Amino acid sequence: MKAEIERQIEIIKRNTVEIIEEEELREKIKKSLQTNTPLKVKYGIDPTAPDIHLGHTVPIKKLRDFQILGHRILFLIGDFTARIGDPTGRKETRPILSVEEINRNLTRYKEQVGKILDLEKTEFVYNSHWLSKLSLEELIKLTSIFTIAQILEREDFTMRYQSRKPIYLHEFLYPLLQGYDSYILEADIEIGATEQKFNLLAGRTIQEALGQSKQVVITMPILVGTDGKLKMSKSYNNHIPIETTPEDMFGKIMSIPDDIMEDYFSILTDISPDIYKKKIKENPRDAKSLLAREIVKEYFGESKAEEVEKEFIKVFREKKAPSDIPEFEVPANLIDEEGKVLLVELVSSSGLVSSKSEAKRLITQNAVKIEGKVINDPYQKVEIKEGEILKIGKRRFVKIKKGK
RNA sequence: GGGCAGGUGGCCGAGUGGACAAUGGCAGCAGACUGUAAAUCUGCCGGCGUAAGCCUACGGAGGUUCGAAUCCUCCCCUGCCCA
Repeated sequence: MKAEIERQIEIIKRNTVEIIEEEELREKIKKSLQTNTPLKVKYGIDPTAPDIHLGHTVPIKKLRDFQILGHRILFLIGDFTARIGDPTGRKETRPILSVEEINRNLTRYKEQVGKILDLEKTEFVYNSHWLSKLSLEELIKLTSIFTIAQILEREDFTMRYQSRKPIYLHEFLYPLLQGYDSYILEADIEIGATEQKFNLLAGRTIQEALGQSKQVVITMPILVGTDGKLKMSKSYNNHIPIETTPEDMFGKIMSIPDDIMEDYFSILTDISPDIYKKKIKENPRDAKSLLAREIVKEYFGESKAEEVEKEFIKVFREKKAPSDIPEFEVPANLIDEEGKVLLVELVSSSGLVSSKSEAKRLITQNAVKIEGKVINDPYQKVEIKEGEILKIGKRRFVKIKKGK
C-alpha cells in the first residue's frame, strides 16, 4: 500500500506549484485506500466565461490525473456568484448573468471540458443550491471566522488598497463563500491556480472552524499568455482557446515569444525537460514547432497535428498559399461593365478587414496581393478573375469568385 | 454630512480655451529582416470621403465663447481625510 500511496503522490505532485500539506494528502490517500472511498476533489469555475483556453487546462488536467487515479471530481459551478456579479479581478463591473445565460455558458463549457475530462465520471455541482439558502445568521457566523486584516492579506486586496482602488465589501465575502462550498461538499482536496491560494486556504480555515477535516490545497501554475508577459486571459487578448481550429491553435503557439517556450513545455506537455531544453538550444524554431504539434495533438489528434504543421511550414516558411482557402463572392454591384472593381472595394467587401479606412491603409502599406502581386493603389481597378487569390497581410487569404 | 483629489481612445497615462482625432507606453495591424505569426527595426493604428472636408469621441446633461477634453452650473461615479 505504501507503494501505491507514493505512486499517487508522485502523479499528483507533477506540475503543481504547492501542496498544502503534503503529509495531510498522504494521510487522506491512505485512508481512502483503507476504506476504499475515493477522495473528493473540488474545482470551482465561474460560469461567466464560456471559453476555455490553455491556461484553464492546467488545473483541469490535474483533475484528470485524479480522475484516472479513481477519485471523485466535483466540478463546482459558481452560479450563485455569477448571479450576484463577482467583482474579483480588475474589471469592476462584471456583468450579472441571468439563469439562461449561465446555462448556455455551462453547456458550452461542458463540451470543452469533455475534451479533457471523462464527463461520465465528473460530478457537476451548483453552489446556488446551498448559497441561496444561506441565512443571514449563518453568514454572519462565517464572517466572524476572519478579521479584516486577514482578508486584506489577499494580494489583490492589498494592492488595490494601496493603490486606492475600490474594494467593495461584498468582495470580502467571496473567499468565505468559496470556503463554505468546500465545507458543504466536504472536499478533501481543492485545486486552483496560484492566484486562488488565499481563497483555497479560506476553505481550510472554515472547515476547521466548523469542525471538519481540512481540505488539502493544491495550487497550479499560471500560464503566461501569447504576449509573454501577462497571464493568459481572454480579456488581455493573449489567449489560445481550445475551441478553435487546429490551424489557429498551431499558429498562436508559434507566435509565443521564444523565452516562454520552456514554460509551455513544462506546463502543457509531457516532454521531459532534458529533451525540450536540448531542442530549444539546438533550434528554437523547430522546438516551437514541436511544442505546437504536441499541444494541437492533444485536442485534435496526431494526424491532424502533423497536417497542420506541414501547412504552417508551407504558408509561413515557404510563403505559399494554403491548400484550403475560403471563397469570396464579389458582389455584382461592385463590378463594372468591363468586369473590373476598385481595389479598396474588393478588399473592404471581402470581410477580412473591419472598415474601408483599414482597407486603404493595408493597401498603401503593401499588404495586399492578388495572385502574389502587390498592388498598392487603393483606386486601381482590378479585373475579377475566378479563382484568383487575394492575400491580405501574411495570413488572410480569400479565393475570388464572381457574384451575380 | 463636510473637505480635498480624480473620471481621457481596447488598457495605462499626458494634455488644463484654438496648432487636439488628442504626446507617450502597452496591446493590435502592416512592411523589412529572420530561425517562426520569436526577437529587432520602420510605419500604421475612430469612421465616411480618390480630395477639400464632414461626422463621432475626453463620465452625463446643460451653459459661456467666434471656438471647449480644457472655463461655469447641475448630476452620476471613484479614492483619501474629517464626522
